[in-house]
Parts: sequence; C-alpha cells; structure tokens
Amino acid sequence: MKMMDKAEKCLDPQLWHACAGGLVQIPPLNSKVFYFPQGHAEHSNGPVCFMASPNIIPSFILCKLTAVNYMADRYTDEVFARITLVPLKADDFDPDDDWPKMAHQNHEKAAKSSFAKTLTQSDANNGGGFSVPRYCAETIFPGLDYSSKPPVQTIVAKDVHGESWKFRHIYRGTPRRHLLTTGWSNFVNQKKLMAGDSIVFMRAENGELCIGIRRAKLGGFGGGPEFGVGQGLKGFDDADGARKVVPESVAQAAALAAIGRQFEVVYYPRASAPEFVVSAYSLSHSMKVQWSSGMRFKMPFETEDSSRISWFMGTISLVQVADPIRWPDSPWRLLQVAWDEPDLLQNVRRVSPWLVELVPEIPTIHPPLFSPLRKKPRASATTDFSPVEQVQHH
Amino acid sequence: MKMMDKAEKCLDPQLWHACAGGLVQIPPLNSKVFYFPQGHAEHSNGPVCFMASPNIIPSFILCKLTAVNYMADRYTDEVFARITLVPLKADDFDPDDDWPKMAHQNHEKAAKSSFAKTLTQSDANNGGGFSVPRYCAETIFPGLDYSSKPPVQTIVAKDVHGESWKFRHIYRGTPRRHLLTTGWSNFVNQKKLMAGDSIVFMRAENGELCIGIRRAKLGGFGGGPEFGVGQGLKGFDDADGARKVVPESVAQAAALAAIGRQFEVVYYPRASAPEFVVSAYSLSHSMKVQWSSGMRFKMPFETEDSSRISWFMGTISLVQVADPIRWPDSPWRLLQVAWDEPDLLQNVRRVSPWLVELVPEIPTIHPPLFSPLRKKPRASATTDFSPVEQVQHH
DNA sequence: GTGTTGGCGAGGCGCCGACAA
DNA sequence: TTGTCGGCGCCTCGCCAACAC
Repeated sequence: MKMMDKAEKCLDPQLWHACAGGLVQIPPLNSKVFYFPQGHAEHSNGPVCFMASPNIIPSFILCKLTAVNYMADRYTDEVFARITLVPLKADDFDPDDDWPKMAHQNHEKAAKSSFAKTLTQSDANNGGGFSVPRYCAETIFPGLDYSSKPPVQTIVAKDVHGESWKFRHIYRGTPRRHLLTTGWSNFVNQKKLMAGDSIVFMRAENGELCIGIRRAKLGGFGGGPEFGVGQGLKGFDDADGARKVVPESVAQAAALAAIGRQFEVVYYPRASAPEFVVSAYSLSHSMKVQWSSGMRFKMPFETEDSSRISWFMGTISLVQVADPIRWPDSPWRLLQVAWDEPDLLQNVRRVSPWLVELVPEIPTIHPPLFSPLRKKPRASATTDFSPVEQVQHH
Repeated sequence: MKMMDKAEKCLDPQLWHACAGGLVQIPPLNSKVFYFPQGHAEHSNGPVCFMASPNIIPSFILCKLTAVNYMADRYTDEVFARITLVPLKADDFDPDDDWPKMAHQNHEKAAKSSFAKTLTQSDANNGGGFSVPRYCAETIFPGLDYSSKPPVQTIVAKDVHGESWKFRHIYRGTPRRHLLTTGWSNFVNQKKLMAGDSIVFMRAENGELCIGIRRAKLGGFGGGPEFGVGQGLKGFDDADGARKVVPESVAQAAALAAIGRQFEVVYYPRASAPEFVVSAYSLSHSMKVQWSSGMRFKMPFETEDSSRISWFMGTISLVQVADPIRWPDSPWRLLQVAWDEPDLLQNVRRVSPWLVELVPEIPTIHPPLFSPLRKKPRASATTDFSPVEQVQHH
C-alpha cells in the first residue's frame, strides 16, 4: 500500500464538483495562486509547529498551480483535492493579468446533471427505503417503464471510488411516488449515513449514474483560530476527521514553499474552512479596494439543494490584520465584520477580502423592510466561511 | 476535538503490554536512548522528505526519554506508544553506564495474568460463539458457579478504550466446554475481527477483566526498505493503516531532533518494523562486539499464544552499512544475515546488531540433527523483525 | 479439550399502503 | 408531492448438542 498512496485513483471532476458544492472552484491548471500557510494551518487539526527559527515563512507565497488530483476519502467519501504548487518569485505576477479563462466547465455541468437531497429520518432510519423526489427520478435516473405494474427497475450507481451500488427503483403507493427499496438500507449502513446528510445523484457524461455524499456539517474542523474547535464528524470517530490534515504536513508544505521548492497541499472543500490557495488574480483584485469600516458587502452561499446561490449581507466593522505577531502583513481575514443576521454566522467574525463583494452603500433601514432571503435560513452554529451552505428544512 | 488529541486517554500499561506482546519493551523513563530517523522512516507509510539541505540529520541521535503515553488506535484497538524525546549532547552518554533498572514489571505481570487466543473460523464466523480455552476460563475469568445447571454468568470486560463489553459465559455441551455466547457476535462485528486475529483477556490489578486485540499480521507496514511493502490491514481499509505514521511527522521529528529540540514519535510495536528508539545501553553493548561474517546468532520471537519465547537462528553473511549514501555511519541494519530456516524470514535480509545475540560457534552439521524448534514454525511471508511472533496452529 | 456442523427458534429488518402536511 | 407511521412477512442471526480429531 503505502507507496501506492500517490497512485490513488482520481475522481471524475464532475462528480467531485457535484459533491463539493456549487461554489467551490479550484483555480485552473498552470494559473498563478497565492498560498497562505496561515490558512493552511487553520485547515489542519492541531497546532502547527512552523519550525523555522527565526520565522522566515512569508504570510503568502506566489505559486503556479501545476497539478490537481480530485480525490475522495476512502472512509467517508468526502471529497478533497491534492494540489501541487511550485513557488514563483514574487515579481512573477502582474496584477493586471487577465483572469484565467476556461475551467468552470465541470462546475456547470455538475450542477445541471446532478441532484442533491438531504436525508430525512425516514430515509435514514426506517424500513430501508429512500423517497426519491420526482424531479430526480425523472431527470437523473434512467427512464422507467410505467406500463408494467408496478413500474420497477434496478438502477446501478457508482460512488466516488467507482464502486457500484444496486438499488431497486419502484414507483408505487397511493399517491404514487418513486422509492428506492432493496439495496438502499445496505448503502446507508455501509456509508454510515444519518438524517441530515445529503446524497448527490449525477448522470455522468458517459451516461453512468453516480452517487456521492455530502456529510452534514456539524462544525467540521478548521474553525477560526479564535473560536475554538468543531465537534468532529457525526457517525465517525473523531480521530478520522482529525487525521485529514495533520499539522506536520502543514509545517512541511510551508517550509518547502519558503525555500522555493515544489510542494503539495490537501484541501477539503467542505471543511467549513476557507480556501488557502487563492487565485492570484482574485486576491489582487480584491486588494485594489480601499477596505474600510462601514462598507457594505455580501458573501455568497449555496442553498442546501444546490438550486440557487444566495448571499449573506454584512458591514465591515474593522480592517485589521488578524495575527499581528506572526503575520503582520497578511490580508488573511483582514476584515472584521458584522452580519445583518448575526445569529447565522455568529462564529465568523473575520473574513478575507477576496471572499466578499462590495455592494452599493444604501442607507440601512431599521428594521429592514425586506429580509434578503425569502425564508429565514438556518445555519449550523459552527458554519464558518464562504462557500457555505444553508441547512434548509422542507 | 483536534486540540484534545494530546489529551487522549492513556491505557493501562499492563494491558498495553499484554496486547503488544511479550518481547516489546519500552526503555524506562529518563533513560538514555538513541533515535534513528532511518528507522523512523521505515516505520512510516511513504517516502519521507527530509528537507534539510545539505543533509544535516545524523543517523542516530542520543536522547533522554522523558515521557511515554501508552495508547491505542481508536479504530483498530492496535496499541502504540507516543514517546517524548529530548536530544542530548553526544558525549552525554558513557558506554559503561549501567543498564537501567526497573521497568519490565508491567511486562511480567501482563504475561502472568493474561491469556491470548487466535480466533478460529468458528469463533469469528459462525453462530456468534467463542470457544473459551479451559485455562483461560479457569484462571482469568471470574469464578463460575458450577452448581447451577447449566453454569452461566455475565462477564464484563473493558477494552483498551475503557469501554465495557458484556458477554454471556456458559459452561455446557457434551463434552462440557466454556463458551461466550450473547454479546460475542456484537463484539466481533464492532471490532471487525476475523479468523486469525487474536484476542487477549487480562485480569487487571484492580480485579477488572480486560479484553484486547492483536490483529493478524498480514505484512503490516514498515517492511524493510528494499523488500517492497505490506498489504495493509485485513478488514480495514488500507487508508487506515496508511495514516498511522505519516511521512511528514517523521520529517518533523528528525528536523527537531537535529536542532536539539524536544520532539515526539509514535511507535506501533506490532507493525513488524523494528524499534527506532533504542536503549543507549543496549546499542552500545551490541557495538562492542566485533561483528563479522560467519558469526552465528539467535534472535528471539514469541509464540502466538505468548506462552514462551523461541529463537530464530542464523549466520551473519555480511557486515555492511545499509544506506551508504545517506547514512554512511549508521549501525542500522548493519548485519546482512542468512537464516537457518530461510523460508520463515525470507523478507528479512538485514538486522540491527542490538536485536540479535551471539551464540557460541558450533560447527554446523548438515543436515542438522535437531531443529531448534520442536514444531516447525510458520511465519507470515512478510514477518519482518524481532520481536516477531509465530503463527502457530493447534 | 476444542473446532466444525446442521437444526431451529425468535426477533428485527425491510416492503407496503394509509394517512397527513 | 413526499414525510411518517403501523402492519406483517420473511430471513438471517445466534443458541444449541452432536459429532470429529
């Protein structure tokens, strides 16, 4: 095994994006990015020992993104990316460079040919059945012969590891509805699914049906440095979550980056921790703004069913370096913010400039006439960063 | 969680030793040891990137062993030790120091009050029962009231995490035998036990019954650098084994050791990889020998049931540094050897001097009149190092 | 003394339509 | 349209003595 780890199979990028969520974008191959050791450390599960003494690790390092492996955790099916970066000289970047084209294809394709559903109690606990929303059955699943009574078929779906799962798909009951019966319970048990987790069905370009998992976010790891830590992944031993990004690998990546050697990082898009590999264009663009307190901004998030993108609104309360001791020149989490709906993101006090978008400064009305969201969204207490997803109840 | 990792509960050292096997000894607290980055790297699951350039990491580093945490993997129950080391100056060790006293207590106590059995097919697969060897039932288990018919009791055993498991212990059948029925099947499933794995029952000093696990060795990780790699842990996804000691933590330990700062290592005694933290006395003692080809030696191993220690015999074929490029002055695996029974340890070509014991040179007789072992032992194809254990069939 | 087998009993898993939101 | 519930059939899990070595 060990030696083979590097040879782990890559995932269909489309399925990867369907599982990661609509707001997750990996910068294109060979594009320029900034690597933030500070953010990498937040992505890890414990205190990082940056050994260099005196500290010679810059707060951000310009790199070329030379490779991306789209992968999935063997236990939890959670998607992650292994990204290879080659440090560049700081003056290799021209802030006026164009935004790199392309990419976003897998992204959009994934959104169109996939469907996500959050498991109900009945889906997860009771007699082993899964209630298939009509839209999913009719647009994602293979066509069902409605002339037989009852209409039944066996559907086969491949998970993120390429393993096939069989389900009996039946259309029955009064009123009629689509159900997965035989096979579903086994899947729930094997994958240790719980009510609140989501599953993603996707039709791949070759016509195969795929099935992915989005674990419910119960905090995840990588909470802001000042806000304590998450609770681990429900249904799995905490140790599992804890091993995802070990502090030593952050220290090694930072050390290699600092001396200009190629290095690799692992990024879990659904870990509620912000991306620490940031498109150079996006960063430099955001730093052209003269950030100051009082500015109004919005931050995108995705609704649970991936059907639309909504926005959190807020006001900048303070522009201040997050860690003046170690990274005095870092834009990481530069903005201290106040949210319009503070109960939803109470753990998020600071965000990085490139995550938000300025909005025209309209004098606030108290109380506001319109909530920016039609339904009052509920976010888990530890939801942290963009992209975030709303936990929405039906 | 994350932050709490360091606070993981420690194990009863006696149970730890019962699970680790009779030949595993951790050097005493505050004793002097040598740390081998080379051996640490073998203990890891992938290629280690020792960053220092040029390479300033010595092949072995004198340290004081300042702390040991006896621990167990949350998933597999496999025992491991987290050892804290503080580098010393090389001249802080006097080769004529006495062998440190004490220790070995947990060791011997564990051997006396514990019993190990390798699971048969029937124990692991069939109708949920476990056949308890009479000796185990009579000396380790609580006393059974034989006057009732049938004699039954509920026994409670704590696993390495302190979790209690209940079993129905019954004495029945013709001929009479001790069995564990209700509760056993659940235990097998939860712990993912398979035929070939061993369980250890131990009576702790406070009278509590404990139950530990020794997974069957199907190679494990850390095979010799030149002999390919193991197959991972049966019944668990390979990723689990692969995460035990990540290369980055080896790199970090070696880097800290090289600059004289305290560091921690994790050691899995049952990983079929040799100890890389070696008692300084033991090492210096072994290096007083003028090793040369042709010398006869023996290496201890433990029989599967832990009841006795046996020896592998062999002849030194060559005395040669294992890695002349990186560690030209290292005694690690200095001895290239030929075994008397080469089929048993065919993967072990090189051993370190402190693992073996010279034996008086008796002219070899071909064919030998006596096998050094009464029964011909069978060892797994990838059994690697001392201490090793013999897979013995009843 | 203990590993393996087949019998057989009971309990829980999983399929179902009836509701209701 | 779809989440939840109670009913109930079946099948697998697990207890057991009979054998075998």
